[in-house]
Amino acid sequence: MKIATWNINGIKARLETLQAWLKEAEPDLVALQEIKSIDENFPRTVFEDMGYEVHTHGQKGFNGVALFSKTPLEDVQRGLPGDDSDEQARFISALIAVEGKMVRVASLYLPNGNPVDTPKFPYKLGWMDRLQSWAEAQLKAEEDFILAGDYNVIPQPIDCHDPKAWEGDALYRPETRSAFFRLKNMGLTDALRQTNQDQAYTFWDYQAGAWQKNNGIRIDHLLLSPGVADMLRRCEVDKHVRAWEKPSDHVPVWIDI
DNA sequence: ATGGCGGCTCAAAGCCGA
Repeated sequence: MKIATWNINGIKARLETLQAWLKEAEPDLVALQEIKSIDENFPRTVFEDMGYEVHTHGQKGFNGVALFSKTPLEDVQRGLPGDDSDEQARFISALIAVEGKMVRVASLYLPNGNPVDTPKFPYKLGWMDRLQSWAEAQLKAEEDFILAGDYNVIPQPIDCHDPKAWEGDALYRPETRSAFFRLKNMGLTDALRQTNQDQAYTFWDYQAGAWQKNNGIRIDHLLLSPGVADMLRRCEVDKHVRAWEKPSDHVPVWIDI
């Protein structure tokens, strides 16, 4: 089973690109981020016609996440628990059968957190605390899971072109990275890093020729619970998609389990 | 990378992302 994550940076702007990639990659399940659409306006029939179940958790203008699946999803849950006042659409999860075993798959869009001297940075760290609690509850309940999405976290120096340039940035701050490793060190597997020790970026800024200079960062991740990690065969980054017409600034990352 | 691009919005200039 092929499960992918992709920050598409707007469903309206990426309608053709997303269809082209789905035809080429043929994933069984896709976790999307930054759909930038309310649920009512999401072009669901385009993807239903391609054989996908479509579940969205959107909001106007910004953020928004979705799950597409070729096999039926159960118990779709919207929003990350732990703060009823949080109105940003950044988390959706559902159960999917993988070789007869039920696994909860989540599409997450972790807050950017910049600038760090504004409420945005504590909001990011608070969100990461809530994600930690979510994962702890999952492990306690012995429900296997896949946390797929745009984490806005550069885990290690190898995950960016110039670590010095990222010092102080919310994506690379010590608090951010330690929160990421606190999550991972509960026993989760970083699918890409587990299967590939080389540098592999998932995002290149639109500005300053970042793509041409290969000035990228790895911020899109799939974290796997132990039962899913046991099934991991491959993890790849579809880097070539960044060179397409009208690309997102992120590229798809996928696992084969 | 103190933001040069791109996408969004009560539709023009301003906000947001990373």
